[in-house]
Amino acid sequence: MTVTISAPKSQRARTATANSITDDLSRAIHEHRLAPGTKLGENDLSEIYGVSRAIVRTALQSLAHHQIVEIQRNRGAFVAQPTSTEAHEVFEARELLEPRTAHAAALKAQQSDITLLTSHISQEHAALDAGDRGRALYLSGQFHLEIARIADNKTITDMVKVLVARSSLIIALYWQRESAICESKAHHALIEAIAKGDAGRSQELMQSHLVDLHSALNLHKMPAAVNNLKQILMG
Amino acid sequence: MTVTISAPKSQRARTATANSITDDLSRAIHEHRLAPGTKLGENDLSEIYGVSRAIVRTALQSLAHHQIVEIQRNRGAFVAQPTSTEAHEVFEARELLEPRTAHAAALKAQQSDITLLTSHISQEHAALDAGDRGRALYLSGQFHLEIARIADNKTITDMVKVLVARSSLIIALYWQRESAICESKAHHALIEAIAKGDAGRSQELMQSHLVDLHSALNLHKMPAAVNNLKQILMG
DNA sequence: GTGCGCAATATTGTATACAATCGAATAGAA
DNA sequence: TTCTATTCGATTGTATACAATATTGCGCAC
Repeated sequence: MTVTISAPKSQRARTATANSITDDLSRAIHEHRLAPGTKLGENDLSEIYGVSRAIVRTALQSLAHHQIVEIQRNRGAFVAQPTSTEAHEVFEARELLEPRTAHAAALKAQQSDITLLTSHISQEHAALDAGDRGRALYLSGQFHLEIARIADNKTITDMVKVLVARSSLIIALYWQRESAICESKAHHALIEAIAKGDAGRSQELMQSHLVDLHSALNLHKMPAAVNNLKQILMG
Repeated sequence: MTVTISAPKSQRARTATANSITDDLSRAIHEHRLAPGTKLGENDLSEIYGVSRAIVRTALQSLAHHQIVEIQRNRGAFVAQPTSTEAHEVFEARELLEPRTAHAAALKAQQSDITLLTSHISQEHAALDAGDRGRALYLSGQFHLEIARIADNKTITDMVKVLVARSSLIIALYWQRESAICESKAHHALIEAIAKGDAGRSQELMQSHLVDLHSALNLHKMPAAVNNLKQILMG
């Protein structure tokens, strides 16, 4: 569901729908191609995607509800810039949801799920080797999301999706650690525990992993530079 | 913030904004004046509130993101009808979030917070005595929300808000217990624990309260009758 | 009488035009 | 020079017109 390559391409060639624009922008923000604070002008976007402003507006509203875009009345839409307190809040919330979710996932995981998780990680490594840091980060977030999916609670999965998306912005603003390798190690350990069906250990690993991420944030914020849209999105 | 009476009235008399319509519909759904499955036609709503369909559409989208309205493409918007599995999911999520949140609230609560919670309950009782069951239910949900506010984590508060809203629909569909009195008793006990700053007990009470609510649901669903809008909303 | 198909109606999806608001640049005065 | 006021440009907010789609009702055949 998240690995199709050709589908979005043809989608973009034909007519963009509100959902496809939402997904496209969401992906761009996830992968740090759109920095926090970047203005998302309605005219620019409607030109880029070849649709009317009405469509763009619904897409922007959707992103605003997902909290990765902030809409200021009469001013427009901007890629969100979570404050440091919001950053803390997001990780506190994740620490409430995801450990128990990993617990459930360990109990429900099928062999196919394990395969999927493993392939996910290898994709992540491939992206890192290719120097595509943004994509590696995106995949790393999707790994957490995939665990929520395995736990088979759509309500919680939706909440995790929002939290992971915001985490991507938070990492863009406050991350201070260089290597993402250590993180991938934690993911490996998680897969093992889930594959064994060891629910307790899965929960603990997820908990400590999140605490680790949380503590790797630097609270001293620096506003990011604003970039131009067309260059980034059209390429 | 939630108890003003005059403000919404004048708001409605002047020009309705997307937010005011969202709030108004949200309230109506909370109070069970709009039953699950009710169609929310764009033309009807734009007539009722005296604005263009564009405004109505953004309001409906907002409600859809809050999961209390379902938008079906080319078919329109309907008050959501959570399935029984969704009902379980919602309460599972609440059981992950709210007990720890009550814990935090007990540690952070000021005297003014306790006063607010208490007045909240008395309002709830007043509504019950007045026979306004819908409003009592709404206030009961707001009580949970207020605790999340006291815990002072906006991210979690937002999530609880969505869950409480969906719970209102779930109760409309699956509730089988007659009296809401027993519930109010649980709320009283919670206030006491929070007032004492007893975090552990607050957490336990919230947990058992949620389990109690969860277990009071009847899983055998019956689709609700669809009612007319204008009569309900305009009066 | 029942089932199917087609046409008419109503509703939603999309695009465009106009109004309102904000921000920047400019001009003027202290 | 610097601060302020004002005007102009650009962008968003709102309403309306048109297109696409779904639903309803009727008529016809079986």
